[in-house]
Amino acid sequence: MFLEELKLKIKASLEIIRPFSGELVFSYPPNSELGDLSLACFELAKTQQKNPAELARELAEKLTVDQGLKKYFTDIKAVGPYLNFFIAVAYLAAGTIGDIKTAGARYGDNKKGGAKKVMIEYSNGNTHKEHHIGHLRNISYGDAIYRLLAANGYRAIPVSYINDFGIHVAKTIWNWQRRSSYAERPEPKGYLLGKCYAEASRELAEHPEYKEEVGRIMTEIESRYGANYKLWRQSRQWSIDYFFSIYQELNVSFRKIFYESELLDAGLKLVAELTTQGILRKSEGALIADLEKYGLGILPIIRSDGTALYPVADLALASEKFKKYGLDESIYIVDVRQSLYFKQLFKILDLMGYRKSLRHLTYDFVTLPEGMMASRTGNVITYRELKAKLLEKLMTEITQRHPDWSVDRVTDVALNLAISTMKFEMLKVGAEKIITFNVEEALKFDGYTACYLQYGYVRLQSIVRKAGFSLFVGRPDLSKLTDGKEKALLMKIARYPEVIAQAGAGYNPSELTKYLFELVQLFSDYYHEVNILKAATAVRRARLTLVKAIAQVLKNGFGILGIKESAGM
RNA sequence: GCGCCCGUAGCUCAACUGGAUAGAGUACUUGGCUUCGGACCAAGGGGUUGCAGGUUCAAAUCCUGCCGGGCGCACCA
Repeated sequence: MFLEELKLKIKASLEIIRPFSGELVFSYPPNSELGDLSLACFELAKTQQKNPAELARELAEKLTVDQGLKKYFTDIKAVGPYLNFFIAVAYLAAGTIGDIKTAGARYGDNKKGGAKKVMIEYSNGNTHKEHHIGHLRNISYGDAIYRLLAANGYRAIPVSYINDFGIHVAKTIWNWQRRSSYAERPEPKGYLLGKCYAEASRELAEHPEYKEEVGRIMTEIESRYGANYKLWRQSRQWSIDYFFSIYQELNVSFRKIFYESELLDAGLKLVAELTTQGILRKSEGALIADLEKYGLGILPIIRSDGTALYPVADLALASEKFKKYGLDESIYIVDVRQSLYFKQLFKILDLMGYRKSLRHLTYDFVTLPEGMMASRTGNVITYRELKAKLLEKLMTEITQRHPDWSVDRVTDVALNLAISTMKFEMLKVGAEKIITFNVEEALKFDGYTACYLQYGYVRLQSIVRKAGFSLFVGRPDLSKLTDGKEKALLMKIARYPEVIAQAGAGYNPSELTKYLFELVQLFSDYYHEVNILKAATAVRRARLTLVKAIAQVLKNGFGILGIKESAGM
């Protein structure tokens, strides 16, 4: 890509002037008056035993007269210990816009991943439970990581693991049968199961005397025979159908979905082997993995009553993943609160001989201003409720702006904006930050929001639409881009590939959301100051080319965040 | 008790992983529709980066010790 090549050219020239070893670390000056590209001379000065500022001055002098660099830079000067480069606008424009034109939707992609096969497991839901905004964070983050790794040249495989077989299932079925009202309500059954489960947990906490009944239901389901087993199969499917409707709405898809119920038998076999190998042992009636000597405490595997705990299926899942898919790496995207569990799980897998690369990517939870979400207290916001609130607000807003639009059109745009907003809110802060989700704030669409970005995109498109096709015939004269804001925009889109690489290396989509926001900010400023369509023909053509390039970068960035560009708003 | 995370403007967050004057959004004050879409733009005030030491040319960032908050540590997932 353009900037990469430019850096290589500087490096080549420097090597001739003053041979050095090691990497050159480039950065970008805090403001454009200092330069466009910068090389801090601290490291270089150390190896040469020189004063950094002095070295910078000396190098600036020599590089300025370097014939190889002359056409790329209008100026090279030392500012204190920094060696600053001013890139020639015409060259910057031709290089960057050329890159974007040839790469198109793939602009920004790189091959850093070396085609390594990485499986990314996320959205590990429980059937029969509510789908709340915590799950939304997991899905948004997982999907963005998947797309980010794919853009960085990994063969990324998104998968999900659904827990359809725990005690929560029995609780739900118990309550479903005693409250016939659930079966009669109009909402999706999968959604109602969640409500039914929440109610069941509350009630069982207050009335422990029902626990035996629930236990009986669990045993019956496990025996895979009888009315409760039948209801399990049926309700499990309701939940799964509901999950899929959410996945479809959020435009995420999985190559494979694993189910706990299908992994249990294989897991039990593995556990038996591990016990003979001495990796697991009995203690206080339960079967445990004693990991004290690794500083990882104890992980119970099988309850004293003989029933399986969570790790049983997880062990089977891990081994199946590696056996069937020949992975180079396996990534789990799960709430940070399970980090100890994953350390324990990975240690057992290590003892089993799976010396493959296992990685637990964490993110912190989503809470509410009123405090921690808990089904028990009813203090939760489900995905469905949040979506409804956003939709309602957006529908009134859009209808007001476009009284002439059909209801269908309004609904389409509103739904896409609602989904963009939900994802963007989940991705714009670092994964290690707790999100205190304020619904009122989320309903505002000003500032650092998905709507702001979408609005910028819509305006870009609007300009292109009004320009018509004729303006794009022939080669634009990019030397007409002389405005300082145009140069700033060109620099910004030139840096997009670096952002993708950096966000990918750090598993950090928020670097991308921030970048896209800044790009739209720059454009909005430019848009207000400079007229594009009314400019003289040659200038207009150059500016339109820039506009199209910006739109392409925005669209590519949206794609990685799992956001679909708005068709209007 | 042990381990992990967080603490930066009133609030929500950044700071390219040790570099230039710590930046955005929001809220507040003010200005801008004869303008390619005002969900917009411009300007202003707002900081002892929780506290105290240390490491070095350079610390919000690294080390040590405190303070405050959160989470996790045997039959939940």
